[in-house]
Amino acid sequence: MAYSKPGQTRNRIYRFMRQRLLEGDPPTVREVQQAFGMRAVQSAKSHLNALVKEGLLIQEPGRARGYRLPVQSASMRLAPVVGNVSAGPFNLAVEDIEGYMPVHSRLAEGSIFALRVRGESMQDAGILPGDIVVVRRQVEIRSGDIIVALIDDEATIKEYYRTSGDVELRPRNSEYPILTVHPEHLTVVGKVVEVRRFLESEGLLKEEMSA
Amino acid sequence: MAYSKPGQTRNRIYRFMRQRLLEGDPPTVREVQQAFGMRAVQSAKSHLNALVKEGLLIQEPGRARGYRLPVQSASMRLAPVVGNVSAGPFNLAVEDIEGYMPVHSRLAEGSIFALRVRGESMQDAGILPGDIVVVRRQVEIRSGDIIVALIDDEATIKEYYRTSGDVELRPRNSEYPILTVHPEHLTVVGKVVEVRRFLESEGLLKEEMSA
DNA sequence: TTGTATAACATACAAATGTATGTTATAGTT
DNA sequence: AACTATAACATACATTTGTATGTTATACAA
Repeated sequence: MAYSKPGQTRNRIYRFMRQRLLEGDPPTVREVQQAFGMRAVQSAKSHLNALVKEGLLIQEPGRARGYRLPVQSASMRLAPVVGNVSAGPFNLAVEDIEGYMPVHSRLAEGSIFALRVRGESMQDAGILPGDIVVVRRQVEIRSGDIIVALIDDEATIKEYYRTSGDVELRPRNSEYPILTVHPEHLTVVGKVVEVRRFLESEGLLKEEMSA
Repeated sequence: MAYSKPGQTRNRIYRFMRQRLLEGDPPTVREVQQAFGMRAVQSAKSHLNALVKEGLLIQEPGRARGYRLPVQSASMRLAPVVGNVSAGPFNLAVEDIEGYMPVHSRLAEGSIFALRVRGESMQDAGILPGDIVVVRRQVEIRSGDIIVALIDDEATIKEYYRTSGDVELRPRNSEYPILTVHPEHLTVVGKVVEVRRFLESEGLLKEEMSA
């Protein structure tokens, strides 16, 4: 391979790696070598070593195809979309998964999932039936947050308000009543961090789960 | 490992594979083996062979971590997010790009971008100020579609209705008037195919453009 | 009970892959 | 021209990983 200006090939290799890793197809060292027409494995390997040293890549040594993007660079992640939250707070029924949806990875730090909205109780907050809310679990809840709670084994979306001793779950629709519950009787699944609505392509999220 | 009912372990392995592959971290046969506590590599291998035979997985033989999901529907793409559509229909000002947002690739076929919503004219359709709408351009518009149109060099979101000879742009807010325009004087930028709202993490879309 | 398909095991080997060492060539600088 | 850091090469080897063969155990149905 022709000798390039210092840093130039390295930059191209970085973009190559980024592309492949975002596609979910981590390359081997030799695949990098061939992609750039190098005649020695070590040519690719040293560039990869350097990229790891610069912090642009993460490596699990010894592992085949062991290069990864550092968390910030991995701009997106796939969150499972579920129709309902049936079980307890720590074991979301994996069987209910309708599909997967890309979300920002920074938003997806920690456990995250997406839930299809039922009912019109939050319509004044612009959350309509059929919408999909992205929910982050194990997060601190404050008054005014829109949360997903488990009431009678059914997932409900409401605005959370802490009063003295009790918790108020307020709908955003004057047709619906405000619920007052004791904190011990309330299972907060997580906080709504994003709302999405698809206006066409009905079955977009339906990846066949079959089997 | 204890003997399970036929198909049961296979199903669990499929979900395991799916999870790992969507995370962009394809496992080795031995990783599957260990994840299920099997004492022989071949136990995992035969299940994987079967899954390939059933068409639930795709394999590139001989390749390390060579299993893939057959439908590439899970693939995603990054759409540019702009604050406003300033120029004509064919040259969206690239300079206005605030960041990038992951969208489904099937949804992103053709030219696509995302626009930050201003004004409350569509609030009854659950589209609020600050929301982000994903817009597909060069697409057929039908009555009832929510579109982005250019009026006085300003992007506006309205419901599109074709009447005899004219076009009505209807807001979804009784405080706003219905606009009636001649088709020749109307620049339809595209059709809104998705609505998103971020409830926290303000500067979420700012991904470094670099390299 | 018997038979059969499937599940799981044990072992071995070939191929893919990661990694180390030493050498040569080029770019950039002085 | 000389020097230095980097790029690229050649080769070798250890480890990981894929794959094949044969055997034993269990689930399920007739």
